This record gives sequence, C-alpha cells and structure tokens, in this order.
Amino acid sequence: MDPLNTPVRLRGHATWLLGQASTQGHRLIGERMHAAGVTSRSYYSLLVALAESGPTSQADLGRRIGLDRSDVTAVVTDLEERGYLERTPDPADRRRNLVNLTDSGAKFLGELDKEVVAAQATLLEPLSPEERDVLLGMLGRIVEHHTGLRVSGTEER
Amino acid sequence: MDPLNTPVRLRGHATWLLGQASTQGHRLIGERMHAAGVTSRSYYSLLVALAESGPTSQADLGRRIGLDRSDVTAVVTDLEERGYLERTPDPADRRRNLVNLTDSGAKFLGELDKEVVAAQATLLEPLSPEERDVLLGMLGRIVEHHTGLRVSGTEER
DNA sequence: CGACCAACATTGGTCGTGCCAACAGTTGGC
DNA sequence: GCCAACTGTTGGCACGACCAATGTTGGTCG
Repeated sequence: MDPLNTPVRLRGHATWLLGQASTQGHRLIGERMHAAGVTSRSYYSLLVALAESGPTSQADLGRRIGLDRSDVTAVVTDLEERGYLERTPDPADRRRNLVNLTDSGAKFLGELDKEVVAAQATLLEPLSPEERDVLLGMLGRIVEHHTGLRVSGTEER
Repeated sequence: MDPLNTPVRLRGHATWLLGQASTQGHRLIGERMHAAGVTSRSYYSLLVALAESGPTSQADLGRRIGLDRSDVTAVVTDLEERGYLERTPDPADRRRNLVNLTDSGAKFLGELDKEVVAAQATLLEPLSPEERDVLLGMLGRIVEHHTGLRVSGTEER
C-alpha cells in the first residue's frame, strides 16, 4: 500500500478512517497475542467473558462475544487442551457444557490482558488522555446507537 | 450476538469499539452497495482512485487503495465487462494496462458515491456536526501516526 | 402421558477477503 | 547484452464469519 497517494475522497470518509484505525488496532493486538501464544482475538474475548460471568454454557459465551456456536466449540476445545478451562456437563441441564476457568487459565488471561491494554496505549499514542476519553465516548455512542448496546455511562456514579 | 451482555472489559477497549464501529459502517455501506449492484467495497475504492488520477496502471491503482495486484485484476475485469472502464495497453510501457474510466463508469461512480455519503451520515447519526469533525480529526491522526499517511490538515490553510 | 417445539454442542461445509507464489513478458540501468 | 525490477495474470492458502444438519435434552401443551 502506498498511503501517501490514497484518494482524497476515501480518506475523508468516516467508514474508511474507522476501517483503517480498526485494522491498525487489530494488527497491534495480533502481534502481541501471537507473541503470547494465541493466534485469534476470539480466544481473548472468550476468556474475558468467562472470567466475568463465571461458569456458563458455550452458547451463552458465544452470544455475549458475538461468536458463532460452532466457532465457540473450536476455541473451547483448544483452550481446554491447553488446560486453561474445563468442560463439565451441567447437572441441572444435560444439554449444556459448563465451561470453567482454571487457575492457569486465569493467569493466562492476565498475561493476555496486559498485552491488550498495552496495545490500546500504542494505538492511541497520538492522542492526549482527554482526547482518548472523548474518542471512546463518541465511539461508544455510535456503537450503542447501532447495536442497542449500553457502552458508556455505566462506570461512574 | 447479545450486545447487552457483552463483557465490560471488552467494551472499554478502543480496539473493540473501533472494530464494532467499523463493522457497523461496513454493514451500512455493504447494504447500500449491494442495492446498487456491487458486492465488494473494493469496487468503489478502485473507481474513486481511477477518477482522481485519470488513466493509470493496475499496479498503481492497487497500491493507492491497498489492494493486491491479483485482486485488482479481478475487479478491473469485472468492471470492464460491465462497461464501466476500459483496458488499453500503454504504448509507452508495454507491460502496463492503461485503465480508463468510461462515461457510464463515471455515472455509476456518482451513484455509488451518493450511497456511500449517505451511509456516513447514518453511521454518525448520534453525533453533532462539531463532534463528527472532532472524531474524523482524531481518527485521522491515529491513522496518520501508524501508517505515515497524511490525512488531515491538507485541505485548509 | 405423548407430541411437539426450542435450545444445546458438534461436525462439516460455504463464502468473502487478504495475502503469497509462480509465471511470462517487458523495461531500464549497469 | 545482462540482470534486476516491474507488470498483469492465474492459482492457491488461511482466516473469519456464517449456515445447515444431526443427535440429544428441556419445556410446554393437548
């Protein structure tokens, strides 16, 4: 790519800028994740969701992070083989697998988390702390508006 | 996806918000493009680049919009079959194809442009005009910082 | 109680996009 | 005149998103 000659009309569109910025962010995260031994971002999302909710079914995990059930199966299988989580049949509902985060899984998530947070800082480097807040706020409103998700305003007060 | 239960830790990350916002933007554009008879965003990018530069080689087009030479070939072939552009061998350099935008191609680009601009407005709906400028400015700085592209500050002065 | 529909986990497949490798033809510099 | 670099083209791989079918279990309604 030759960024210096990108068409002016493209550079001015919000969708193009968002796509570029998103790509850069995913690139930064991808590099750090790969160094930590993980190839896909889904792994991190799934572990985060699991840590936040406690033991849950795979379907629930998938719904919360926007991952298809079939893909959840693959990720869970891989993470289970690494010893980061366990599958146990739910005694209350034998259709479900109760997915459980192990100690080493929690530790691994901690490492990934450090990488992810560091990637955020690198991505937002050219912005001041105040600007970063403004940016996150506006992005949150956009996402909220188009998905129904409540992103901002939940932390404080 | 169940956006209401997305893990809090994910929702706060800039990369996640950017990814979601970018996805929404691409979805909006995709819908409108599909209605206009085009399946991929590359078509629009390529036509824009071509309109801005005048007749050029395929390699040049690809470099400017970040598309691989092989993929450029496919898009150009398709657009040529639709009559939106023409391939003519460059007499000055027989390796190259001079790609030329036809009248109907320019007209088609005009239609696509309307859709794309409308999609921007829909995406940024929850933001005031001033906020949109701020957002585009910050995104531009991020992209510029990580790619070397000069996005902002070129129009005015 | 039995019949029916919905949800679960799993397997297997499709599709779009980005990217790389190889190729033959061509150019320009040394 | 030679060799490195470039061009367009074909073919392929990888990855993510997505969908369909299957066997199993849960809940509901007659």
